[in-house]
Amino acid sequence: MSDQTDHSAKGWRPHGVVIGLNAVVVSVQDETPHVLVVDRSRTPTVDDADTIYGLPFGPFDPETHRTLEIGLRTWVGEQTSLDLGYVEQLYTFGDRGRDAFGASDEAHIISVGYLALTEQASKLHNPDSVWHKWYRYFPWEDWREQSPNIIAEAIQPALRQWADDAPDPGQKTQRWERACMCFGFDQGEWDAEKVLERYELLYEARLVAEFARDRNQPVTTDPPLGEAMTSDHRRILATAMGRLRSKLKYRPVVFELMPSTFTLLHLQQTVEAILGIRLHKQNFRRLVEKEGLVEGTGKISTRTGGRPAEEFRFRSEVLTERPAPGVRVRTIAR
Amino acid sequence: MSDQTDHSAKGWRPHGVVIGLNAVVVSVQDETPHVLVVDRSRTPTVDDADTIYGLPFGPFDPETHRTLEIGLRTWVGEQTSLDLGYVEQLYTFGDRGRDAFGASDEAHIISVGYLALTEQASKLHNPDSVWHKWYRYFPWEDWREQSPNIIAEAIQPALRQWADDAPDPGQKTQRWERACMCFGFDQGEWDAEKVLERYELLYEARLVAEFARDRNQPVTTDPPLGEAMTSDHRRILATAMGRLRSKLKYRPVVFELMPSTFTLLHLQQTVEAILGIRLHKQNFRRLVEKEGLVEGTGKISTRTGGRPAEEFRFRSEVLTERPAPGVRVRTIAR
DNA sequence: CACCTTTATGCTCATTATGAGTATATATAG
DNA sequence: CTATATATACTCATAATGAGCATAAAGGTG
Repeated sequence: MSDQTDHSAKGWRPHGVVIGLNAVVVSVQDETPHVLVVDRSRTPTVDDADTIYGLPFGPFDPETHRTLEIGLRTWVGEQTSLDLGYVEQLYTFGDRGRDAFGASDEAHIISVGYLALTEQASKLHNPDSVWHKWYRYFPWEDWREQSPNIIAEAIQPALRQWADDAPDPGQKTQRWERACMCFGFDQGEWDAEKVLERYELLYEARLVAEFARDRNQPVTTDPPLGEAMTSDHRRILATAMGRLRSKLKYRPVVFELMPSTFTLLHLQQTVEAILGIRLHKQNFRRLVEKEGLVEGTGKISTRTGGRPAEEFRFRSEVLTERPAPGVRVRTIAR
Repeated sequence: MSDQTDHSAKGWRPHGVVIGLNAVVVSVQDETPHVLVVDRSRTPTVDDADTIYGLPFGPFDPETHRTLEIGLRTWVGEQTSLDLGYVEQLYTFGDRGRDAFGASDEAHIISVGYLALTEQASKLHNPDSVWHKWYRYFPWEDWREQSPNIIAEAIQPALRQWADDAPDPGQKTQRWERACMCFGFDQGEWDAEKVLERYELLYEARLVAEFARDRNQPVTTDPPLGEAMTSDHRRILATAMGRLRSKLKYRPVVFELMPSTFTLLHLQQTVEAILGIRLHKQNFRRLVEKEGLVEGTGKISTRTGGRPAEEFRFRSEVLTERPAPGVRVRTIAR
């Protein structure tokens, strides 16, 4: 098809804007959330240190696809052979690589980010795309075992420093309060959903590699806080993580990540993997049963460990019933 | 600096896509939510029946504005002299006017919708833009007095008919269940947040004028269900209403719509206006006080009516405190 | 086999949160 | 003064939540 359609007749000059579609494709394997990434190294590298990954990314062609979401599903399907089940639009990023491009007059890119959930790790067609644990990019987000070391060892002191470096006293306080709100310092609470707020704080405090890269400056922290991604993809991933963590609680989206039958422990571990926190087992069971989210199949799972558990399935009827609930996991237990 | 982005090298051609920015600007006056609309009649009309309104809409020029949001704030400011406080991105619509334009090969428009909240009705510069009550477009969404007549009189029978018209029995059931979930028929509950679901249902059931207009067919209902808007603007407004109703409950956004001091009744009426339902007064007070959302100023309001009320102000500190709460208004009272 | 480990499941209990009122205070209109 | 509003303070029954205890049912081990 012709790609040079002339639209100038309309009066508006298209400023060479290109619509890109970004997908954050999530699956949970081995109690760990994974995200689909693509090797974006400029040259094939042997050394892993030079490898940099980004999210799958494709153009939106309005000639071919009627809607943005159809376009997304199509090219993700083509490139990875994945059949995306649940797809949700996240955010449209217009300021991508603002300074990253310097004064370049390349085509401006508006990228529409999507969150997609898929069960298990199907085999991937494209050898370029691989599953990575998402905590590789956000090591401070996993509180399942304990408060992540990187927080006490690197993040807290660095943010303390950043606050102290503020020009005036009022700003010092403000900065520190913001750090406390994000990371729960000073007996504050950890709020699992604030993934984006935390990333943006670290970015502003110049603690992530992307900041330095975007303006050609040296990185502040060594070792860097989590692995960088191309462009603003880590920010998009943060948006996706936050959205998913939040959505879990009021919509039954976990089940998009589960096989058709599962034990309650399996379900709980999936939720915990995403939220990055541990939950109280008995109360979790009480909750999902009371909400009518699952029903037993009668079959008993054959597993290792202790007493065999019953297998459950998702009661998809809840979707048509009242205000569809989610796994409203309140505060944690231990 | 080498950009990490590989897009330009990929040989993508911009397909002449134009980015439009849509703003749903909301304010609450006289216990009624209002939205800023613009007269989009093709020709100046004397007859009000021919007038059709749409949301304020402007192009995004990446040359001038660094981010989408800055672009939005700028042209809204220019056109209406309004200073938008709170601004939140809603959704990016890519399938705008799919069939509306027929097989025209006009430039494709991607529109990014924004929700903006502003206090009171400032005077508007542009005479084209006016404030309309938002229930003018969604008369079935206002349950403050009672279940809206239009539901029992027009919507329920029409949806019943639509369900019965389904080709096979399974679909009949499905359609009716969907109608019940949306509108709470058959002793289901009314969920104020499902504004978009309801609009889309009415659209699919061919009950709103936009459906007919989009495919050049006669409208099914007479009188029409609520007033139509240009393009897909009523859908964007529905998205905004749903988002605002939902956000109210977990973020203190109401205060963006309030003057600096207010009585608790005023606050409650604002919340009720947006949610379209009534709340229990004593419990509302208990809630906002317990959450620490407001603090008394000591001043007493001089008003008509009964006993004078204390004036309160928003405790903006809560924003920096723990997981910022909202007006978690649960079910209604009466 | 007795016994320990491990996970599953059932049940209790104290606290809070929520929904719905009752009761009292303090204005204004007649 | 009385009726009528609205404001504000409390009460109370129920439901939801956070934390545990207790028991069941598997496998492994000396």
